[in-house]
Amino acid sequence: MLRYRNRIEPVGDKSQRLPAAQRRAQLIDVGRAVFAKRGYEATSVEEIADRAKVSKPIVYEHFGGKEGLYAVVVDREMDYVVRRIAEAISTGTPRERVERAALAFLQYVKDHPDGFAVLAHDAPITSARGGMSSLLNDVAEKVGDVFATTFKEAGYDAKAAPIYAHALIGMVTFVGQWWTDVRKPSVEEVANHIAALAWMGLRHLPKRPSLTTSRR
Amino acid sequence: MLRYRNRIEPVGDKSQRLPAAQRRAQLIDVGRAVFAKRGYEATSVEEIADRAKVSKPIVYEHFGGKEGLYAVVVDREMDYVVRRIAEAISTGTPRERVERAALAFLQYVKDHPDGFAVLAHDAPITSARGGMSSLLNDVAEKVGDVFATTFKEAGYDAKAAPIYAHALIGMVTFVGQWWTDVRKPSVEEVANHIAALAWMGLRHLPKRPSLTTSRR
DNA sequence: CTCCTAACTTACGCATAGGTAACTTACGAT
DNA sequence: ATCGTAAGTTACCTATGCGTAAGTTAGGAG
Repeated sequence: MLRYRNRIEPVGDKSQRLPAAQRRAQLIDVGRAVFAKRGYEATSVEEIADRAKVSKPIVYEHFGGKEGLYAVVVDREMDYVVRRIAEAISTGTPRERVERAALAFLQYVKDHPDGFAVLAHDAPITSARGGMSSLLNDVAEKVGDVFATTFKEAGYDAKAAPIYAHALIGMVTFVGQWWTDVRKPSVEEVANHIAALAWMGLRHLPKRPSLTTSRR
Repeated sequence: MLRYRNRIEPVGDKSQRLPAAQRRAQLIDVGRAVFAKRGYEATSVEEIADRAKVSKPIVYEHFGGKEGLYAVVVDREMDYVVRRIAEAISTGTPRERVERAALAFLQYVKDHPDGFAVLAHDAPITSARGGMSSLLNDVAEKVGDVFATTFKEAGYDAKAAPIYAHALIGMVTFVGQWWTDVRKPSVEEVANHIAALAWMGLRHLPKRPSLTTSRR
């Protein structure tokens, strides 16, 4: 009954029929790119399939649907960025931690623009509790926990910790978004300014900020 | 041919048939609420019409379509928030300006949660240039201009002005988003912390920050 | 009371997009 | 060589949602 078109395949696109694991990996890559470009709602499974040179049902076979793929993409990206930041703030003086965190995040923005875009975009409204939810909120929450203990030890009001956590994440996120547009100056330089602002404040802003940490 | 349903209108919803101006105003209100709740893409004209107890074509008559209504909503909101912030930073010492700006913005978040949500959500990808665009970006740009001149006068690198502008807007935006979820502590208190962070930095963070400005 | 018009309505057209059923084909193991 | 299965395909169903054509009605001016 069903006759496939004569596949004369002009030239060029070489191999189809990847093993499951590879196809899965490829679809995650493609999915991240498309979600990054269009946002969740405006992304169509068709476009993802097309870009992967594959038909729609393949996507459903591997991920159950749009949400499933999105969930996997987000999960991986979150894991990656959280690990990277956690590593950055694991050692050093407080100031060094601030500097390293800013640099780590901006470097992430630079190296994984698509992943960052996915995280920065609105999450689908569906699942979550009450309000609107950005994915970065979860990151901020984790930072907030770290802050809370630090605050307690230093005799500060632990209730205020989330404020500062969200403030810093918002700062670096928004700057990251802007930076992806202009791509100048270098992330190192931007990180210097961000860290200076966060650490010294506008009041004691140095004219030409630089990191105390040696640039790795 | 077309027979309307017997309109027995159980009870309660009183008047339909508003004059054009009022209907328009109502649709803007309803539209803002729905856009706030769902984001641009996920908003349907139907829902707006339903909530306004009106049929779809009315929306098209007044605004030409979804984009038209969205544009009007955004325009009004941008105008409002920019005016409010501009007012806040128009007088006083630099520090006072920072404090007043933070308070003004957070008060805006509190008083106009729907409007803020619309601005904080992703804008439709369509129109703008290259990258992804948040509406707040425009606000940040204006702030950047102000900073640039201030920086020049003070002998700082004007090229860095946009960094600080975006950092501060991002800070306050993200905190605002978080605050709409938890609604505690008071905006005044949150503004104190934000202003303290922006002005003093983490380094000289006071234990119990308060504004230099008298609370109006 | 009549009639005109602004304010509405129903009922579609049509495109997009998520998801699925049924079928086909490459390829490696026996 | 053949045959089983993983990998992939076409072709559909259904829902939703933007936008529009054509018809209806309230209510005030003359």
